[in-house]
Amino acid sequence: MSLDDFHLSTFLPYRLAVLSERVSKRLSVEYGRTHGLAVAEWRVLVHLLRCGAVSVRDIHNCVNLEKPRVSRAVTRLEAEGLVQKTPGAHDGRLVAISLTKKGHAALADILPVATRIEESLTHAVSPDDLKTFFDVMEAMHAVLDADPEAKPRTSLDLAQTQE
Amino acid sequence: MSLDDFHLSTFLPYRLAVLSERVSKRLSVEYGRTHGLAVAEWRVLVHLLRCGAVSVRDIHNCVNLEKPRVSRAVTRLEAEGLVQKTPGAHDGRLVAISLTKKGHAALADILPVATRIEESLTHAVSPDDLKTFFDVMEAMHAVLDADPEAKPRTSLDLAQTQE
DNA sequence: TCAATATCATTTCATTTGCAACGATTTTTA
DNA sequence: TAAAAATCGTTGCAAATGAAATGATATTGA
Repeated sequence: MSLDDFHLSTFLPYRLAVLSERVSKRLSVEYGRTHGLAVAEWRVLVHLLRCGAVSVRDIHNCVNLEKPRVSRAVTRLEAEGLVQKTPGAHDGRLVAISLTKKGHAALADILPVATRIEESLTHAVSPDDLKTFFDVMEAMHAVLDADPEAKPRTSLDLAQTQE
Repeated sequence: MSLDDFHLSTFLPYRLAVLSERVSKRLSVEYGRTHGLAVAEWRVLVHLLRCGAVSVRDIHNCVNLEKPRVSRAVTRLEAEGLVQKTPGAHDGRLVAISLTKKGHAALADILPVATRIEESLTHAVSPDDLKTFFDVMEAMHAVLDADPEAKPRTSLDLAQTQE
């Protein structure tokens, strides 16, 4: 292929990055405006909703955030009163992080909005095409899973594929 | 929908972010190792290959990078000798940025590797499914185009859709 | 039992990032 | 033509980020 035939705007990694960033930013407008949440905080809250009281390490392993980023997100969320930290019962190193009532209420506020935005995107195409879309994403993940240079998937993202 | 039915791992914005980041990181391994390039520098180089001598503003408008980030990427690339800055001929405010021989050579090195990685991903699915995949991405962009809260697309990414 | 190793959450530090402000130049308008 | 407004690239600054180090606690193995 000649060098000059290369188009950035048709390059898969670039296209993925552009769409992903655009979607994320659109979403941030909502939960930033309503509750002052950043992406990391949003992910932590949602994970807690499903998994109850968990450690920083567990969140890190599940939602694709580096450990320090999780730790800082939890600190901010605790300061806002949306989560609480309890010293580990059996293991003094662990911290059990869980939603407070206020955190639960915040999620009840934001989740419908987030879901509505997601649906505005998914409803723009047919169910068949949407399924193909996710299948393709999964196929690309599978390629990376087999690539020793690629970062491994989190346990939770892997579990997702086995439904 | 009950709150507890919400799965982060099936949430479209999250899935996009995870795949995009994974692909970008895989790519960074290559052009980081071979030429010490970051994503912004990579995008600038590739844009210059297509568009010759252009301004910072033009790059900013084309490759989805904030203006200061472009400016800093260009500074680094110039220090490495991969691009050159020429004072604008007709407009003293403008700077004409273009590839040097060394920059061209670096691209000749990296582009085949980047293309190979891209193909390892796209070849994992049928051409039909891949077309559907990109059609769905475009449909989602179209939704955001109609959303006043969303950030507009760059001119180049828009032009891409009209082929 | 107790020293060596491993694990957990946090913090430190250097770097990156984006917003806003800036000086310099050009264009517009009165 | 002269002043006002707009545009260009860069820089200041505060916040975010990731890698590595740290202190604290658990676990392992001699």
